[in-house]
Amino acid sequence: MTIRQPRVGGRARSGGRPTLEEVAARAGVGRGTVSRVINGSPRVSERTRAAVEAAVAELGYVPNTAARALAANRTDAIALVVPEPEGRFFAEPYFSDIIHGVGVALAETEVQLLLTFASKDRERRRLAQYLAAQRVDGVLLVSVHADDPLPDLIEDLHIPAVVSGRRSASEPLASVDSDNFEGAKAAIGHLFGRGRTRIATITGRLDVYGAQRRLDGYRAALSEAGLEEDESLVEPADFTEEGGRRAMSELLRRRPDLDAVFAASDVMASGARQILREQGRRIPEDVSLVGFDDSAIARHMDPPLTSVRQPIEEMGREMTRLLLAEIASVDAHQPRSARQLTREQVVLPTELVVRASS
Amino acid sequence: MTIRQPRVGGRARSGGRPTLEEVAARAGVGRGTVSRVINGSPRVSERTRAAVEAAVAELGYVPNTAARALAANRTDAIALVVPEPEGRFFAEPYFSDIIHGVGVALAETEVQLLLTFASKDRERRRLAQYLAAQRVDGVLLVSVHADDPLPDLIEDLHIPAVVSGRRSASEPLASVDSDNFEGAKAAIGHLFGRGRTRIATITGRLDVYGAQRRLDGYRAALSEAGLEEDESLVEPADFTEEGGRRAMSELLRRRPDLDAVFAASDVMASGARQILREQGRRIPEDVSLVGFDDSAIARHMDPPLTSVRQPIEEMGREMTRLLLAEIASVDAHQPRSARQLTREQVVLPTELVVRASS
DNA sequence: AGGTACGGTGGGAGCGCTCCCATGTGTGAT
DNA sequence: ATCACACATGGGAGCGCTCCCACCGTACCT
Repeated sequence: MTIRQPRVGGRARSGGRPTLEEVAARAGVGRGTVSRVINGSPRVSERTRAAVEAAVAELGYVPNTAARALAANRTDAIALVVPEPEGRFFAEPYFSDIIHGVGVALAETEVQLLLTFASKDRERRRLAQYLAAQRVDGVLLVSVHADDPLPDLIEDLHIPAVVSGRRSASEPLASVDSDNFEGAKAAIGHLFGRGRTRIATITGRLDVYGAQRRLDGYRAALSEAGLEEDESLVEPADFTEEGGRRAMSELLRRRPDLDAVFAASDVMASGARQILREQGRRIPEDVSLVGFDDSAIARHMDPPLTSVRQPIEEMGREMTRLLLAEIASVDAHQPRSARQLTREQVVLPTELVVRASS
Repeated sequence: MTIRQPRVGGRARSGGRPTLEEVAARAGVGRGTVSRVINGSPRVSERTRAAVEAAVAELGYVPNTAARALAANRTDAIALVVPEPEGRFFAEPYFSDIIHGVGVALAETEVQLLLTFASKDRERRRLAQYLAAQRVDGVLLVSVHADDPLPDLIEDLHIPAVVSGRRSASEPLASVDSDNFEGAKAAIGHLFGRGRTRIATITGRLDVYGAQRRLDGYRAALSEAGLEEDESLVEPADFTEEGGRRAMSELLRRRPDLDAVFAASDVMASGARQILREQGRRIPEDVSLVGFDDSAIARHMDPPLTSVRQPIEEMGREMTRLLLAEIASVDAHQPRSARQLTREQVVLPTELVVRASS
């Protein structure tokens, strides 16, 4: 019979970082007590707490996340799922602003942010597996299309999740969206105020709910003003600059008498501006132009573009808050299938930023 | 004496996800064998491998990351440290392009990306603690200032790390940078080609190494062309639009005869353009303007801005590759202090994108 | 036939934490 | 003084994996 030696030398303590056990020894208490102090449990005497905190400080102790995750069945991390290169997410200014907002909301917590990329359906299914494999406590989804399988997979897995931009009026997941409807109405109202009456619109991809809502807002504003609907003033596009150019050409061909254009994104407005200029229409003298997003492009366009600002950063913050609340409301030890999630819906107001183009 | 019951019901298996043990039972093999298959060890027979893979597929098994991290002392995750809101990192187009590049490089691997935010020195020190606490296998640092304490902390901790943009000619950490020197030279050479001889420059913050190198390139180009150096044509700024305006005003006051301006960033070029226009100088007829970065601003400026393109996305990819190589070269079980890291330096070429402003 | 070598395999130990039960220890009620 | 009960505390068990050692069988040598 051989006496097994403990692993010495072979499997070295990595970097020599202190463990809970060592902190406990140093403070002259048990492991459980240190754990309680670290996790802010009230069931510790003041004396003991102070001793432990001193030991933690002296040793520079930082809990090992992996061990904690394994034992407690939570990761203190959330994932932001980024739909890869296609899609407008990497476009201005959505991406950095959302992340910025998420970062701000997370700053007050110990929660980490994981960025995951997935474009094709296959990848997104694989991703769902990972999400289910206890990698993260919850998921932030941005820029989801109506036919994306991921949200439904997540719904089925009972993973806490929040989407930005609802996919439809009846979004099953928790969501945060800006008020696209009222934003569009405000833009059209502003154009009325400038005396415009033949107002055209270039829409985004109408399978995106937000784009649909902007069109709804446009129509509602016209109808409230008592103007008859005129489909020759509506031209669908796809959120791209090229699409904006194409749509603008088409509108001018059909309705050379138009006196204003509401584009459902700044990028499309930029495309529209190029065509208007080529055809000798002055902005804003001949044609008023209004965009949507209030991106950097709007500020640097010539003339600077009036645009509907979405509170993107605030959306990021709010999404994170909703998600953290959902996570807190579930017990990590109960089976996923038994979880009851809140799935709250939040809509944030937009703001019209008036510049020289209108 | 009481017989302790195993935790049944109380601490439920979360979501009922299968474990290694269950896969092993299903495949009729031992735990170790399944582990070998999962990790692609060659020391498994073909028959056994097939049986295990079948069991994995049937059960939909996904390894638990936390358990793996704990046992293997690696996380299969890297961190991108984002210097918060101040700084030009969140500005166009650096942020999204770098992340995009990182994402591309990571797509072929199982490595996850963690985003960490830290602006103030205090936060950055705290961050170093976390990084050391086995949260990640390596660190990507972007937009570091010369006086940032974080890189040195990381250096001391022997954590694999790569910085974008060297801090000095003798960068101790591995780094990826674009060729700021040659980029600037190319811009000036282009202006010579347009017949310009009184070429001014607006510099970035000169405590940023890249800004210094752009200035060096400007000077080298003039000197090679046999022009005498003229400090009245050099005006320092700070990478902001406001700084660009201020510097441009100052340059025009000092040298009303200038016929070209090389701004060390597009944002500053945008500021300069405003002043040039206010003072009635036509671009490019009276004054040629060249920027740096080739951001979205450059494309949408009026006139579109000639600019030096940095291969930002490629930098992100290259940084990630370097980092993964560094991580692979160290044994996770050896003490940090014993690690020998490569610390390679990579410089990527820039490209001049000529548009109507020059 | 016996020895040696080696590919293939099973499973113990342990990673560092949380959870919870059992055991003190002090307080006030009886 | 005795009992009850709260609060504080210690430490066993276990989370799911990797690492490694011991062991098995077969092939190949002498």
